[in-house]
Amino acid sequence: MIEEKQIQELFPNLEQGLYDELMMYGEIKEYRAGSTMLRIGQNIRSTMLVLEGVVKLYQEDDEGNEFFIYNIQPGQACAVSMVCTFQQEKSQVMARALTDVTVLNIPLQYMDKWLSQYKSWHYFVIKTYRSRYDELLKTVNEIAFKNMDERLEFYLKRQVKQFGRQVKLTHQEIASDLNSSREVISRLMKKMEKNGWIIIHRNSFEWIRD
Amino acid sequence: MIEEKQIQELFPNLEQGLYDELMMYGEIKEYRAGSTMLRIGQNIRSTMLVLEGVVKLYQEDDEGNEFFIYNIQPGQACAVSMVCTFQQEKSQVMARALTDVTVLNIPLQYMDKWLSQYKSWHYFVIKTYRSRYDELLKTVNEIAFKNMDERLEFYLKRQVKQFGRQVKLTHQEIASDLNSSREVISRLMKKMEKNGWIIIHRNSFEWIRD
DNA sequence: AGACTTATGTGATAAATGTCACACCCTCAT
DNA sequence: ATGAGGGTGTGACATTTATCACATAAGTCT
Repeated sequence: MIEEKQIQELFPNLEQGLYDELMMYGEIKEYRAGSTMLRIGQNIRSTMLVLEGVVKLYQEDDEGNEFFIYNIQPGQACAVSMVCTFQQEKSQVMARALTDVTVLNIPLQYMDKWLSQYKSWHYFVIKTYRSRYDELLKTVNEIAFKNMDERLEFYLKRQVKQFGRQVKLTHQEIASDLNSSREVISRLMKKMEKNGWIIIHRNSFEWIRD
Repeated sequence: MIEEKQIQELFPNLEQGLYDELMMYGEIKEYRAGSTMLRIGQNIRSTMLVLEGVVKLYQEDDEGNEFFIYNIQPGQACAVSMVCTFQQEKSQVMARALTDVTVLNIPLQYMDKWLSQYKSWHYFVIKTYRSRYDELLKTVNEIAFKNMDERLEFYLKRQVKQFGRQVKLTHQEIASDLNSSREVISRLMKKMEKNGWIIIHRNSFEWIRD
């Protein structure tokens, strides 16, 4: 069961009345690990606040490659799903539960109501957009200017930051996230291992430098 | 001289009181074509609404390549410059005036005040973030999945949409915007010309297909 | 016109990345 | 234990893009 206290901890600095409304009108929804939470072209009818688990946001091409954009952690919201009421928009991205995930679903009508009623909600929405926009800019910077070895390093570090030294990912999954091929990633990671940055295990790797 | 009427036309659907305040507290600022309007790392102290001219937003790498993100047109605002008061943030991008540009500068304090006071301002800010975020997603899609020929086509079409069939850009500028090299762009454009899509002039090209 | 500057065209070659083929693991189920 | 199925390692080769070198063309200045 989700307690109001948990929500306060995950989403600090909101007004008391807003916490009450979140509890009252937010709908708890659970997703199993691996399930798709948002599809390209899908209409967006509610805002998701992540309470538990990790959500992966990605773009997909024709061949089913899942280009990684960023992960959404507990205490964060999905910017894509934050839309003004009147213009229900369609998603350009996919979202999938990496682990079992619990979200608090906010029906669009409250989204709108709270915007005019709670200043803190307001800031929360804008802050969410801003930080997601910044993440996206970083990604653009990587793919626009850097070679695969640097992009891989950036990507692995990002995973380590979120999941800890031991990260459970196959070379194939990493390749897909970077829209590269398994062989290329295998070779580059082998080199990183030789340089003493990581240890490669089956289905996972371990970051051992700095 | 900028009239209230012009602002109403450029930024429709705002409240009357807000237009008055925009006129009262917004500061008109002019930039010469080619001048830099926003630098990486620069502190953001105000919000820019573009009244006249075109602003180019780009990222820059070590070698001075200016990777094109998108243009900001009259009637649009710079999402990057829209921040909540408390957390003055630093820019990750560069902005330059492509033509002579006139902007309306909103000091951060009003940004904040209007957010709680005018619902329409509120929507405007969120809509700005949303549409810029979507633009950025499109760019990511291009560079993540597509080869240079497709990216070039997408880029050229985007320019044509904004400036009309006749676009004034050198191959070198295009190459820089796509973080490619002049020779590559020259070859690809030559091919497009052979296919009857464009006509290449010195310092410009003309879109002639569809 | 002639000299200069800048833009464009094109071949040859290099570097980065992707693809194919296949070997050699692990791990798990029967 | 053994065979099947994935995950990983690695050479050979293909493709894409970048770089170098240099030719040509178009506009500018005097």
